[in-house]
Amino acid sequence: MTINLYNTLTREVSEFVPLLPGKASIYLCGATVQGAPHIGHIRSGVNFDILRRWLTHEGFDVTFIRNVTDIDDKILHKAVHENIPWWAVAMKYEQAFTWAYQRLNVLSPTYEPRATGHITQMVELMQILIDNGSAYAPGNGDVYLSVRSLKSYLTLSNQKLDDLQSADDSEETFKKDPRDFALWKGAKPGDPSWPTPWGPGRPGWHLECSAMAHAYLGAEFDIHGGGLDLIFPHHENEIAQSQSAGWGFAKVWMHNAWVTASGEKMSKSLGNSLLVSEIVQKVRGIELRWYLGSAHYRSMMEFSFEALEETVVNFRRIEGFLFRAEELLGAQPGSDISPAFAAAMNDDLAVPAGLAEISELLRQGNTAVTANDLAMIASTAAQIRGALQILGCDPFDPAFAVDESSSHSAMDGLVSLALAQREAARARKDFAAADAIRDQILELGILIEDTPSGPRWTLVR
RNA sequence: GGUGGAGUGGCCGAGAGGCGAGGCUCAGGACUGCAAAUCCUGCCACACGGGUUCAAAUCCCGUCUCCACCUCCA
Repeated sequence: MTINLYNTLTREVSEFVPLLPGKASIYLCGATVQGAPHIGHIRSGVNFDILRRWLTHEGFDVTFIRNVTDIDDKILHKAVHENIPWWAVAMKYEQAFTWAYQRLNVLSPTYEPRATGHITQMVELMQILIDNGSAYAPGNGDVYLSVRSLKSYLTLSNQKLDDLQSADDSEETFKKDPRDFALWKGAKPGDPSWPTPWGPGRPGWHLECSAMAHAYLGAEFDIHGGGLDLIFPHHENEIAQSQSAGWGFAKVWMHNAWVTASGEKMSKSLGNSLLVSEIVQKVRGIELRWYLGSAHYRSMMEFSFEALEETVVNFRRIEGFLFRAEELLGAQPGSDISPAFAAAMNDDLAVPAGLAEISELLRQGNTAVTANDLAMIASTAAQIRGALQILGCDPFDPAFAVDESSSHSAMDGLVSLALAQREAARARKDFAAADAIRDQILELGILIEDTPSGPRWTLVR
């Protein structure tokens, strides 16, 4: 079975052919840690986590690099604003991202390099670029890439250099061409800086990704990912830097679309950003992940609490079936991938089509529960669980465990006592008393359901 | 000005020439002491105007609306 992926570079879906058989190297642009993550940031993490899990499932040995850009203008501004050192700002928000990734069961990358830990590699890259004439240091501490000297530029965004709206910063007197971009920024008083042959300074925005991708994945690698808004300028400039250095760089470019609110891209400046930390007050991490992963990664997602609640209902049905299956089977369901789900994932990660398959399996599984067909329950539950594992939403995954096993068993004892009372009332046809017990327990957040194999209870939260 | 994307039923959300996407909600039915859960049935939409075709949500032409990027961005 072949995996087909959309490549922004070619603008078509094509078969994924790794550089090295059986291996997949992925570089994902992670966070610039200048603020707490909103659900748009974490959607990117979830989308590419699904890609990684699928490739891994298909037998690829995946090396997944997701960087942290821990030095940039906004971090420095924030440091002044919050009156703490810039590195404390970076650490604070890096930890906020890590917390959010863990909360949503986004797997840790194979390695998570920080920009400030790779100054040496950046200086080496700049040296190459200056030596071969692609870049220049005008003498003020800055280093620029000369975009007019490139054999090709803007291939990813399909733009023409002269069609770009000109930058309105007329004071850029050190640039040979207004489109040239800074690889390195000379130190200003009070700024953090690192020594270079061209004077002390700090990295420009794009240099770190070229340097770190090269350091961990080599001159050429399989997939480079990130949000749609990184295509220009960030990814164009990464390509410019890396290819000018003679590196082949990424073969496939993948970009996830945004989460929008009222039709507009989520951003701090618009004041419409929804922090992960806020949403997980309302729904569980697994439920937020289910929601964020449910739309195709290349489609814009219009966020609303109504839509979120709606998919949560859907998820709880699925989860409920798996728990039910566990009770009936006496063990957690196994893990399997149905052909239809595999076909969906191989088609450029068509999660919505995969969800339709899960719905079909759920229907079959529930019918099997009614018929007490254990073999059917086992097979459908395994296929549903397998699909959920790819989506990172396996309710049995320890990542989502709330660690309530001891209290849960105590509660089970208490609820059993009440249920015994209710069963006694039902036996003597005292339904008023039986219903009263059920209603009182429901008010405590515990739902009682009568099934052919006796009453069962679940927390409704 | 340049580049790219979107408009689908009450709502979310796929599809990209013919075959029911799916989910949520709602209505009816089965099951149940009543519920809950579950299953079955129904609700048959593709911004607008033309065109191509045996057949168009899907292709072509035109129009409208919205969003994004153009050196801060997931």
